[in-house]
Amino acid sequence: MTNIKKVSELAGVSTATVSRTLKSPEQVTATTREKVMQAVKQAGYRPNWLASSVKSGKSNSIVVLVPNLTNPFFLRIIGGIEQAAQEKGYSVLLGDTQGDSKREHEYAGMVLSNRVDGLIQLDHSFPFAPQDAELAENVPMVSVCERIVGERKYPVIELDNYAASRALAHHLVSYGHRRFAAIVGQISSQIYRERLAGIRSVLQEENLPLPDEMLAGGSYSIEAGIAGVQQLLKQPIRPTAIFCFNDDIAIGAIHEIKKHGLRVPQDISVVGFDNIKVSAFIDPPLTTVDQPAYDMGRRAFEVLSVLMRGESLTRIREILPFQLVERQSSGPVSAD
Amino acid sequence: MTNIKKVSELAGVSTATVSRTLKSPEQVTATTREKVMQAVKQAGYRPNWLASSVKSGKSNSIVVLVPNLTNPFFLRIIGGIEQAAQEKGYSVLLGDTQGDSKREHEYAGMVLSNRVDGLIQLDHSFPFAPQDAELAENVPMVSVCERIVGERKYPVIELDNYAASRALAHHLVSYGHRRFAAIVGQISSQIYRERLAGIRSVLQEENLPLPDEMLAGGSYSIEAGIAGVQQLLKQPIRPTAIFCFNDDIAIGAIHEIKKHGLRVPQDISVVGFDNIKVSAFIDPPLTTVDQPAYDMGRRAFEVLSVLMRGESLTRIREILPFQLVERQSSGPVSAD
DNA sequence: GATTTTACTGTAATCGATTACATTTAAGAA
DNA sequence: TTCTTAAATGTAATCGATTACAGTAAAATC
Repeated sequence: MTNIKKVSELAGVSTATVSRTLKSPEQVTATTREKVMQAVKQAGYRPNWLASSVKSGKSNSIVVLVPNLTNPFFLRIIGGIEQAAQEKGYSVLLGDTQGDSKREHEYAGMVLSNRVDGLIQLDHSFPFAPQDAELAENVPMVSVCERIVGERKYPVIELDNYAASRALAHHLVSYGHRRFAAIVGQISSQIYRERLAGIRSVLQEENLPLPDEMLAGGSYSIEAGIAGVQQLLKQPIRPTAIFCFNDDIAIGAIHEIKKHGLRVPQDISVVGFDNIKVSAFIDPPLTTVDQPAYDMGRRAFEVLSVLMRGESLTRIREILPFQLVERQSSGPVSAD
Repeated sequence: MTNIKKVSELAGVSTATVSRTLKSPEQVTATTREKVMQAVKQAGYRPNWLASSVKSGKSNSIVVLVPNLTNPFFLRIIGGIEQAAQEKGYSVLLGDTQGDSKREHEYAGMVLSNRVDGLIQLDHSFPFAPQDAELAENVPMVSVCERIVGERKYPVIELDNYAASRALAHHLVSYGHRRFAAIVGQISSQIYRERLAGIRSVLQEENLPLPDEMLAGGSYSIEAGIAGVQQLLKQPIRPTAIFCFNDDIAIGAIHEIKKHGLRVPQDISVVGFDNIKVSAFIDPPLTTVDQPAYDMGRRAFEVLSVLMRGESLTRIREILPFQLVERQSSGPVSAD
């Protein structure tokens, strides 16, 4: 390994001069600069990043905790984080937790041992182990989409899930639907409660029911959509519109509805949530709520970056705009 | 920041003893161990990862270069890498290059400056900047799916793309198709050549043509699939079967074919490549080649891990098995 | 030409943990 | 009890870069 000492010897100067030549060349005479650069090139020298980092105490890295790497929606968020991080010279460590708290604790621990400077949580759980909770008090941490549970409030970049769900509900109600169902996602999350509350509020205003037997699901997956439809279609009365709590669920739902010989949207309208790329290209194209995932990721890093600098935030909660994307998976209730 | 010195003072021992207590407790008396652990807990001490790493010269991290984070196929690979890495105590840094060589150089540089110990390339380009090429000679680097161009041969985990394409071609030929088209991916890659060669070899054996005007595409995206179909359908003679070089392209192609009022597979059969999750749930479900993406990721890390230990490999090329997945997007050529 | 100021470079301390080597303490043998 | 040996602990060097401080040389001022 070529280190700074070797270069300094080669150039016939001190290590300090080598370091200065590379970090603040204006402090060094043109001639010595020349000599040093020559030696650097000759030795093939690259400053050891680890060494610089111990000195500065900063790793210029962050870790992103993802419950599920296969969800394309998370990917867009991560893409935004990555882009913003890269622009500020940070690197992004990937923490695929698979919803396993042990793995979450492990990844979150990185911020306590200076392996990373900050943490972005895409799940809703408090990621630190109970015994680390106290240490984690003032750690730079922000969440995206989900709010982190617990007394301490951490910054969050989110969507107005309540309003977005209301928009979806209004959309379906305006088509004349009266028999609704929902295939929900992970029940422990804030998102679940807000989206359901949004739907419920509109239906209540319209005096429309959403009985318990019209609720299915429990995870954000294609499989949940399939199982959800199977369960719903066993009921004596068939819904004419199904709220799916994300696009993956909706894709599974549409697939299964067609498999039962029913048509979307003529027999059952389906709406999703997230607007993942493929949603526009399935048959029928999916009506959904567009979340600005990429921007949410970018913004999350920017907020985290403020915290990592030790500054404080003016706002602890940022709400980004959604957009209702009307496509062909939803339509008027059929004549029968 | 609580460091080892503070803990040693608190426990009334030397820093060496604290370090030993944590790294090799058997070297320490039960009573001192007790004292030290007490102090560790009281101080909320966590060893500074950066400091340990400078000493050991190892960062226990790797970087994965991804040309395109939004491709779900890459995600599965990354998931496999991540899992294997985590099991061995490594962390995974994400390098979203977007095909931009400047970003690639930057991320690849991490391995030269000890920021990471190894590199996994998911693209086919040699990721180092020209001036770094010499330094990069003996760097631990492996590629997945694609082979890295250049004289120096780096280990690669791949599929027998030639054979897989032949399987797809046989599948379509056996259905009686005679007018073929292909919507290809990135033309500069090895994969492109191998897949095309596989298809061509079968068609030649059957004395079937694949004229230049029946080739479209140029990137691995849904949009390329759409544009490809538009281009192909402008030709005087319509193909009855289209090879799409990945599932994203196929999804776009099917979407566009239907938009033209044609049916899949009755009018045109479509086959993909990769078997991403959603391919099984679109309409019609896609015939494709399943790549064991997750295992490829795992294996890539394992191979890299050998290189990072400084050992040498018995095989420089590993070929994992593919599987032809026959679904409903392909079928017999229609009667007309 | 003498003196002050400025610019450049070198010496050595520092970041925080690890570990070779030295030293002390305890255990075991005679 | 005394001596030998093994175990436990401490001291200080080390990893590689950065930087406060000191020192030297050159430029500017009178």
